This record gives sequence, C-alpha cells and structure tokens, in this order.
Amino acid sequence: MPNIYEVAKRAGVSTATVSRVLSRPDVVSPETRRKVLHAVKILAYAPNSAAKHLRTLRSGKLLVTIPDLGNPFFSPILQGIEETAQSEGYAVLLGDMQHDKSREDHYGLMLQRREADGLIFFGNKLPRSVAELVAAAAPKCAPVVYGCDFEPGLCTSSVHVDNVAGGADAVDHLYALGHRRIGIVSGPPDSPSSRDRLLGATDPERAGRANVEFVVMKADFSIESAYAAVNHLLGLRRPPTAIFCFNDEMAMGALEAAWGRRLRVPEDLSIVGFDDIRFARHMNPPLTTIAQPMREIGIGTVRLLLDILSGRTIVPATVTLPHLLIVRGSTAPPAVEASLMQHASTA
Amino acid sequence: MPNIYEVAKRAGVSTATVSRVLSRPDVVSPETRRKVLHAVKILAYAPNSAAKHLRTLRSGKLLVTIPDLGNPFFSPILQGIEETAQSEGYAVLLGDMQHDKSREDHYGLMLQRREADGLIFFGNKLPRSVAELVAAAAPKCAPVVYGCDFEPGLCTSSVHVDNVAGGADAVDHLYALGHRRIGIVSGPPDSPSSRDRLLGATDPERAGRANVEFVVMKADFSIESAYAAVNHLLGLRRPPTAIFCFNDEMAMGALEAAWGRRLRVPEDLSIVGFDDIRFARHMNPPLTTIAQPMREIGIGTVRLLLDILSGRTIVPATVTLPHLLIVRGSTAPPAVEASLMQHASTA
DNA sequence: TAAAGCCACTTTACCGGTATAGGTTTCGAT
DNA sequence: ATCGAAACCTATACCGGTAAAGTGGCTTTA
Repeated sequence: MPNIYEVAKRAGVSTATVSRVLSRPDVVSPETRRKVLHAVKILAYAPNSAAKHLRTLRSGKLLVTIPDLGNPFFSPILQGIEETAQSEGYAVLLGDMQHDKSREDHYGLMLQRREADGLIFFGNKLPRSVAELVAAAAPKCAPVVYGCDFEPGLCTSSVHVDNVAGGADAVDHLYALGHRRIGIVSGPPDSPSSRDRLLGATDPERAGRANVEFVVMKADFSIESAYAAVNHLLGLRRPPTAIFCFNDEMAMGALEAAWGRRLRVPEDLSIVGFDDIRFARHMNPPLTTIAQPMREIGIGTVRLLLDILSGRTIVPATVTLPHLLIVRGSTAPPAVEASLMQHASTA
Repeated sequence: MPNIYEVAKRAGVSTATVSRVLSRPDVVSPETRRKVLHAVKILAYAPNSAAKHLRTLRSGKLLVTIPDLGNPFFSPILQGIEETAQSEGYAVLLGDMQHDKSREDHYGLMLQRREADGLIFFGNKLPRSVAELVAAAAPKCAPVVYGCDFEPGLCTSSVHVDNVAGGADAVDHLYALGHRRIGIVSGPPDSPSSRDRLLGATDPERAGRANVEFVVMKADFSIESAYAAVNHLLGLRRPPTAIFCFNDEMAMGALEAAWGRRLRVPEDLSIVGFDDIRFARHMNPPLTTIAQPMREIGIGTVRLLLDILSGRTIVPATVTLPHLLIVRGSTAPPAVEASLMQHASTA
C-alpha cells in the first residue's frame, strides 16, 4: 500500500504537491499534474483516509440510526440517505437500534469520538449521550437531525410529514365513504408520530364530521400486534366497518384478521394504512394508505445535516414534506346492512 | 472537545499512561488508573478515532454492499451483520449498489483508502477494483467475503446455502404433491444462486422424478417481472399446475397474477417461493417456501471476515448453511381435472 | 558489591496526510 | 536592467493518538 511520499518521490515533487493535485487540481500546472497523476496510477495510490481525517478533523461519515431495519418503511429512506450522502462525498455508518437502549449510547459515543461528523436519528427519543451533546450546543445546532419523529422540547432539526393532517385525511376518506364506526390501531404511546396521527384522526373539531364513533386500540406497529387488535375489534358486539392502521404493516395484520373471520375486504371491512411501503400496492386487495415521501425524507435529512455541518444553517430547522392519500382497493362504502344497523342504533 | 494531552495534564501523568488506562487498564496501577479515569470523566474525554486509526492502521469498520436495500431478504442479513460487528467492536459502513456499476467502484476504492478493514459483498460480481485486490492477494485471503452468491473462479470466502439442493427440494415437494407440469420463474442468468436453483430444480437425474415437464421463465427477482412471467404461464394452452419462484417477492407477483385470473391458490395453482422473508407467512395464503437462515448468513460473513482480518483464516473458506422447506398454505395437490388432463395428454 | 531484572511510568518517534508559511521562477512593466 | 507580483512549488509543523524505547528506583542474584 503506497503512501504519498512514494508518489511524491516517483513524480519528483513534494508531498504537498501530490496532495494538491488530488484535492485542488486547478492550482497545479498541467505538466506537474500529469507527472503526479501518472505516478498515482502506476502505484495504484489512494490517500489514506485516517490521515486525512486526522488532519482535517472531519471524518466524512454520517451516522444513521434506525429503530428496526426489518421495517420496509425505512428502506427507501435509507436509500435516499445513502445516495445523497454518497453524491456529496459522505459515507453512511449504519446503526440498527433493535429497540435496545444500550445500543443507543454506543452510537452516541461515536459522535463524541468523531467517528462520524453528524447523526441522522430515527426513533422516538435521543440517547442520553446525544441529548447532552444537543443541549450543550443549544441554542445553536448540534450536528443531529431527526427523521420522521421529533422531540418537541429539544433543539434539533427534523424532517417529517404532517402526521396530524395525515391522520385526519385517512379518517376523512373513510367518513366520506359513509363509515361512522371506525376502528383505530395506533402505535405505541411514546411515538410522537403515532400521537399526532391519533390527534388528527379523532379530532372532534374536524369540519364536516358528525356522528362518528372511534374505537382506539393500542398496538406497536407490528403485524402481530395489529392482528390481535383487529381480531378483538371484529369480535365486538358492534364491530367497526372500517379500520385505520397507523402503518402499512399493521394493515397487513388487519387484512389477516379479516381473512381469518371470513370477512371480505373492502365489502365487509375497509382498511386504511399509513406510509405506502412498497408492498402496499401488492396486497390483496391493494391497500389504501397515506403515502409518505420516504425517499425524500431521507434526502432531506442529509441535506439538512450537511447544511448544519457547513454552517449554512445555524438555527434548528424543521422541514415538513407533503403526504398523499392513495386510494386503492381496500376501502369502499360500508355494506348496506352495516350502515342500517348504524343508523338504527344511533336513532 | 478535549484531547489526550489535556487529560494527561489534568491527571498529572503522561499521554501514554492515559492511553494505556483506556486500552489495557490491567498494566496500570489502581491509583494511577483512578486519577486518569477521574480526569476522563470530568473532561468527558473520548479518544479521537481518526488518530487511533492512523496509528494502528485499522479503521474498525466493515464495508457492506447490498444490491438493493429495498429487498426485505437483506434486512435480517444486515441485522445479523450489524449486531455481530458491533459486539466485536466494529462499525458497519453501508453501501447500496442499486444495481449500478459506477457505485461499485466507488466502494471498491474505500477499501484501498483503508476506510474499511474489510468488505462483505452481496451481489453477483465483484467490482473491478476489488477483484484486482483479491487477485493480488491470491492465493491468500483478501479481506473480502461474499454473501449468498460467490464467483467460482475467484479466490474469496463466502457464506451461503446449497442453492442446488434448495431448488431440488422445492420441486420435490411439488412432485410429491402430484404436480407434473411445473412453471419456474428464475432470477437473471448472471446470478449464480439463480443458476444453481435452476440446476437443482430441473435436474433430470433427481431420484424418483418421472414425467415432469418444466416451463422456465426468466425474470429478475422483482415482483413485476414475476407477475408478467406468471401471467404468461397461466395463459398457455396447458398452463402449469404449480409454480416455483426463485424468491418470495416473485412469489408475491405470482399470487397477484393468479388473483388477476380468478384462480384460487392453492386449489387451482400451487406456488413455492424461496428465502422465507418476513412477509411470506403473512401472504394470502401463507407462502410455502425454502427458508434461508438469513440472520445466520449475516453473522457468518462477519465471523469469516474477522477470522481473515485476525489471520486465523489464511485460505479462503466456504460456509454452507442449512436451508429448510417450510410448507404453508400456498401448495396443495393439483385439482383432479388438471391431473386428469395431465394424465390424458401424456398417455 | 556490581550486575541484572523488574516495575511503573515517561519520552519520543511515528502513522500519512494537509495547511501554512516561505522560497523560487517567470514575465510584463518600468 | 531592475522591480513587483503572480504563479507555482517546497519544507515543515501539526492533527491526536499508540508502540517502543528509555528512565529511575527498587529488589534480587551471582
């Protein structure tokens, strides 16, 4: 593995010149440049990154932590992050929290050791070590960006959709179809986005909604938890005619529960999801859902973080990206009997 | 951000002592150790990783490249990798190839620059820069491990299942159920694992198989390609009674094609997948498939790579992990008419 | 009693780049 | 011919750790 000295010797120049040929070629004469590049090629030289990082005090890496890699919601986000980071000359360090607190502090330390220049955090709550770092930087920006969720009290930037409006849009869709008894399968209570979706979904002030009943089941964003919750809902004396799940995986669980009870979707039961993961359109029936621009969320977090790192952004910024209701085959007006029953019971 | 000098000064010792307290505490007296640790705590000191890496010529990072992050097949693999790497003191650098050659060489260079100590490669073909590195190291090991696939001619280690046997097991299952006309939806021809599965699936020498007809459709592991392929198969004059897709996502596409033609699965058409991704059991009907131990594949690649890095392994090793046929609801004996037709036509 | 060994630490060279200051050459203007 | 400034290059300090050699005082050994 050759170093810069060997290249310099071979090209007959100083190491500084070699360095400059590779980082700012325009300030070196064409002739010298040619000689150096030739030597670089012959020796297959590539600058050692540790040395570079030590001298420049930048690592060229962004740390990204994800609560659960297995969730397909994060795949396009990660792709957006990885692609943008690479095109801006950064590499991505991946941390999978697996919902484990002890792993979180491990990754918090990596920021302190400067193994990464910044952190893109997906999850509910910053690990303690990072929160301290953020608090220390306040009111200026620490190199930390929240994706999707964000802690209201904390001085951090974030990129997300309007979850209140998203939740409201899902329910508005069901309401417009005629549903008046709606089951809701929420995420865990410590998830800010789940809280917001619930807020929007059940907002009694929402214009045009009257005579709606909600039955809220707490779940945890997993297929299994939603299956159990929906199974319970369908076993009620007066089951809901529609169900809004706070993510698409839980909608899969809801579909399974419906199959299990020989209910047809959407004839007997309408189902709405959230996220529009890649598989939503391939479910049976294709899933109506609130789409999040996942790839753009990923891209947005990187851009925001790079703005902070370069000093272009000083004060924490919040970016809200648009969501979109995608109507597919899993929602329809409630069956006549159901709406009659509903009518009779409220009369 | 304090450095080791400030800690040394505060503790009244030399920097070397501070360094040793943190890396080999046992060779320092308890009293000195206490003083140093106290100073470390007060200053919130964390060793700069670039400096450490420069001196030790190790980066503590493993580069992992994935052809497509969106494929849920890779999620458990990545989780296994990340978890094992972290527990062994390594961090994971993520590269998403997105089937793009130009990105591949970018990541090849990272090895040369020593931004990572080793590479875990998922995909068909090593990028040129890495292949050169491997060739240069031959017949010893380069710090490169193939996951799932592997290039036969190349001197690299790999971790995978026996794809020939897996393909054979899938077809044996269908054969045992009575299917004699089997559609096969393969991956792209440049994928070694797809080639192997095809070999096993259509092996005419396989004991006990007689009078089986195969119709092979080339696809590319995507839902859409499989949908088109299966749609074509089902439109044939004598369509197959069972279909073996070389991954589970393609089985999803096959299911969709069956729904589209109002066929019941498994009554009218049996479907077998490969991989046993997390969603396989949640399809409608639950998918019969060949399970790969994905998490263990991930763990295995890390262990193998660390063995190479530590010098414990000198010669390239190949690890074959067990696969398993998981029978769920998507396979059943062919309908009577179909088998009669089959019988009549072969008589 | 000198030599050798050991302990617990300090000193220092070094990893491989880049930033910076300073030196040399070139060339047009005076 | 002399000067000045730009263009281009070199020498070197420095980034922050760690490995290895060195130190001083003590104990053990021949």
